[in-house]
Amino acid sequence: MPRRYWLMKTEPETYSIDDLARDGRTCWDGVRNYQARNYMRDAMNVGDLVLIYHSNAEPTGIAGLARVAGAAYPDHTALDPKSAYFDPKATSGNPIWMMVDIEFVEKFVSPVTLERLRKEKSLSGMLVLQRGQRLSVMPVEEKHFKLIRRLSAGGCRD
DNA sequence: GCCAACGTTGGC
DNA sequence: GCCAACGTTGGC
Repeated sequence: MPRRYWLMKTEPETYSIDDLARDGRTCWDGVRNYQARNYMRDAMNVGDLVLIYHSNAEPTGIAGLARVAGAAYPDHTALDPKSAYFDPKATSGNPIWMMVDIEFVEKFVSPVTLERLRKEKSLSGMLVLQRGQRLSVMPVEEKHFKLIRRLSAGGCRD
């Protein structure tokens, strides 16, 4: 199975790359979008690498790197009436929502900001840069992933 | 805080 | 199945 690459959004006020660095590993709960769920459930594999994207942040952009550590399983927060992620349609027999576990790999020395991503012509096809894009879990092409890693290591353009 | 863009819901 | 209303996302 070839390794795949992903981008997952989070609001750092809710859960940041620093939180992931502290925890080491976490369950990526609270995804409530079918397409995002389907990516996690059907296409994500243990070992895939994940760009951690900070939205509604200063700065907005890619803050670091994680790795898929556990394949998709039911997101129990959908069953918990006290959870912000509660979904009354979910049942233990049909939990509807799934999550994966991810583990910390690295925090970028300096985040690759949205502004920086937009300046890079070769990244213009990235899903996250498309107008109106709201998916919180999305695939990333290998060539885009590799360029972003280089940008994170000091901003080399070539 | 604004608001454009989007996904979901529900009446019909 | 259409589509208007609504709630959410997320950059700015």
